[in-house]
Amino acid sequence: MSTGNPSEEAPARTKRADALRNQQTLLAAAAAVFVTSGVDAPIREIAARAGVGMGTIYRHFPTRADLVVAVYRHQVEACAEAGPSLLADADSPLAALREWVDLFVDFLVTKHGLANAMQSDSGGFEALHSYFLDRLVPVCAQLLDAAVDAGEIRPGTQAYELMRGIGNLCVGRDSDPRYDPRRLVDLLLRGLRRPQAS
Amino acid sequence: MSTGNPSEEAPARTKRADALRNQQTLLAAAAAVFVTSGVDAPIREIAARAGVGMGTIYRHFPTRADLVVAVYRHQVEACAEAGPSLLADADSPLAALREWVDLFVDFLVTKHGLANAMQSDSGGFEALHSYFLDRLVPVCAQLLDAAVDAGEIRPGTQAYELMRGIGNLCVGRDSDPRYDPRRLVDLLLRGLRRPQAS
DNA sequence: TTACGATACGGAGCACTGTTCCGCTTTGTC
DNA sequence: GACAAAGCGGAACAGTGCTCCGTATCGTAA
Repeated sequence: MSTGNPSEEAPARTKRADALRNQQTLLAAAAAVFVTSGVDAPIREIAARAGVGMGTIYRHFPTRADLVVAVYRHQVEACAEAGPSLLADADSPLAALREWVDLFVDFLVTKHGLANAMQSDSGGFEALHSYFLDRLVPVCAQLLDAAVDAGEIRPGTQAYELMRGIGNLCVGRDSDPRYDPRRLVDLLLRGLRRPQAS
Repeated sequence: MSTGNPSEEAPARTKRADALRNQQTLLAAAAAVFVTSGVDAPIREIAARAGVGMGTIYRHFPTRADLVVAVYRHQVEACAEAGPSLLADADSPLAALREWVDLFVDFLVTKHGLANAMQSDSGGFEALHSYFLDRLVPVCAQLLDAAVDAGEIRPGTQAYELMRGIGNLCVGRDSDPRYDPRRLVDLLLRGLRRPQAS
């Protein structure tokens, strides 16, 4: 599953016009439904919204993860691309890392249940996990390495682990005023810093 | 729901012998099933294991959370009680906090999907969230306050938020060798420490 | 323009799960 | 032993994921 690129402007020659149209309709419908019902909204709901049958969804997006990835691809891409620019523009690598992490957290917390889905170990979301992490971990690693090289943080932390940790901190009941993922992510990043030499 | 105490040695006078027996059988069956299939194992599976009908489960434990709470009550209790003793015995409040958090993390990671369930915002697990947190947050707060008073960590962190953060870090695919919740929890606690004065 | 094969569509149907509800059984008591 | 209350079991209903195949639509070649 999902080695192919089921969405976007594919170089696919052999595709019928109505199929292409449906794919777009589906993407739009899914995006709308995700906002109101979360990323684990019933497939039927998305199908109804798009005015197509369920078979059509499964044909275009074999797993739920494929659909979610297609919907958020642009945003993930943007986040990934922001990494190097932040590194170039920010005052220090650590500052860049912080800003980049902010971007990532913003992305996650504004999507109902996305973080949950990404870390969940069931429900056909495994591919989601893979895609997001494959794309973003290298970017994070670059920022991390730069900060280590600059002596701002201790070495030894793996980008994969950090990303998962941040993702995990974004999981949970939405909008509980007592819980703000950002504060905890900030704590995590503080924990990364090397002890101030006295 | 669940203000009552459906499990354990209740002072209930008016209970039939078979009902009591079933309650124990159910608890044992649930504990066994949770180990192999996680805390969101199908109700039918637990019922079958215990050799009772589904109605019996729902009568004794109206929500899934009630059952989970009943199964783990002792362990949560033990964890809660360990707080004050650690504070009394450890070298410093921060050390006590660390050891206590270790206890809590151990508890969570050894239960398939417990952390997930606890933070999930659906599936009838809300009560679970409440029970665990109601019981443990005060303990955590005590340790936190002591560490603040001792000048070991910065003030301003809420126990509730910290507990949720720790819980969240324990969520996810079990036994991915690249992800160890303990390392991230450690990072979180480091982030708590006040900057070393230079 | 028409005819025809390939492509895509729709949704009925199956499997699985949570949850309720009520006729039947067991228990405790008189 | 008889009877009411307490408890039990599991059929039945509802919501969901996912598959499968008869039918409709598209693109093309005649």
